[in-house]
Amino acid sequence: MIKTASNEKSVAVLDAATSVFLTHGFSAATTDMIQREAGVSKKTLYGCYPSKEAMFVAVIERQCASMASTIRAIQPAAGDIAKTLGDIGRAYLDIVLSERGVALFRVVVAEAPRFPDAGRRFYLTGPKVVTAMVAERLSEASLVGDIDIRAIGVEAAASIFVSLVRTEGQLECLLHPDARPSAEQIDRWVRLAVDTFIGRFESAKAP
Amino acid sequence: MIKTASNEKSVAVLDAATSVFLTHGFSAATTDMIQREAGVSKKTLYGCYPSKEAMFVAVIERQCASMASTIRAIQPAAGDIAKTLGDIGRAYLDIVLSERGVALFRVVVAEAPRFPDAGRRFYLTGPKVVTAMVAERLSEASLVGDIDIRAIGVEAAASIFVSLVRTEGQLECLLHPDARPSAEQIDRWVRLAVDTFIGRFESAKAP
DNA sequence: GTCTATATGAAGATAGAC
DNA sequence: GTCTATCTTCATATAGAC
Repeated sequence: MIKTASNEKSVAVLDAATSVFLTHGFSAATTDMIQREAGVSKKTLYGCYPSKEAMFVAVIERQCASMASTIRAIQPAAGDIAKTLGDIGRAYLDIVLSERGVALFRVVVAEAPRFPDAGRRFYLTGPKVVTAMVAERLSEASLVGDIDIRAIGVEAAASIFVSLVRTEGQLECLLHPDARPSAEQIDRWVRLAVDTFIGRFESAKAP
Repeated sequence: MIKTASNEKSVAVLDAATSVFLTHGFSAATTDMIQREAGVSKKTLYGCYPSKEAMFVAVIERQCASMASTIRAIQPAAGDIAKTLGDIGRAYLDIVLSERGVALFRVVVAEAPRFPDAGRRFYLTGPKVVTAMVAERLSEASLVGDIDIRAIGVEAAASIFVSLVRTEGQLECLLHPDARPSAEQIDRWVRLAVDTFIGRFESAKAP
């Protein structure tokens, strides 16, 4: 009853396309590489997707969706806001700095002029999702009085925290593709971000 | 006495290569585009550079050098540390978010796996230079007692400020290639970064 | 699944212009 | 003679036919 025939094949094609595009980028990738890696014929390949462009779009969409659901699955342990931010930050940075995460960012950024939808999609399903998540926790902490972010608002504060967590590590991974950061290094980045953020916005409460 | 003949031609070639590579990236760019845009023959083109790769490297090197000297030319007005940071941040963000700056970052990040030297060079001549510049000012301000960064050190503090200034705007420009930020938007980002940084590290001085 | 038509790129060679 | 324009070669790409 299935029309597009053999679902397994189309999964193999999408997996292969993902691997090839994330490794070589759009222009340097060839449909032959994808075909060979998927172990299918050209007919099958072009039966799944009408063009190289369509394959690329499908790859980006799936990666973004996967990233979004991974982010949404983050379950910060209960505790004070510093601990919560640390949990979220650590989980997010692990995703961003993973080989997959770095490669995806590279390709999306490189091809954003040609595939603007890919850029938008990435923004909405990545940074935006985690920022919303942080904003929610900041909102709670603000109500309880643990932090005071009235000066700039919840959204801006969340954005600042996410930026603090991501930036330095991501920049180094993007520009030094040979060196991968250690777990300790990632921890240091997260702690520095949390300390900076909390140091700025903690409430001045007299005991 | 000049061996490579006609300096003007080689400048035209490098200019053309810059325009083509920054617009299309490495793989999608063709030597024919460069040749046509420079108005020279293939022989001239390959007389200047032995290969497409060499042209790319030359383009990146020159852009990085240009960026570095632009950054080094920043002259922050005298005043308190908040004003100084605002001046540096504003000038740096103007460079980073310029069409050239965004395009260069895009290409360097995309090609860093294939041209790791380009990534290293960019890091050293861009973020590193401005961070050193900020560190110097922070050091002075710290000695005078305007700020207290003893908890994390000058380098880390400078890195945090530079990250705060750059991140959000750069992310949006990279992922939304159609929308260019207004001068007011850039000002808002800079002010937010300065306020956050100062709010965190200002000295608690009793009057 | 193999095989091929068409097209385009990189690089070099040949021959013409000043 | 130095520089330029055009043509050729070789490789590889997409797309589709068998």
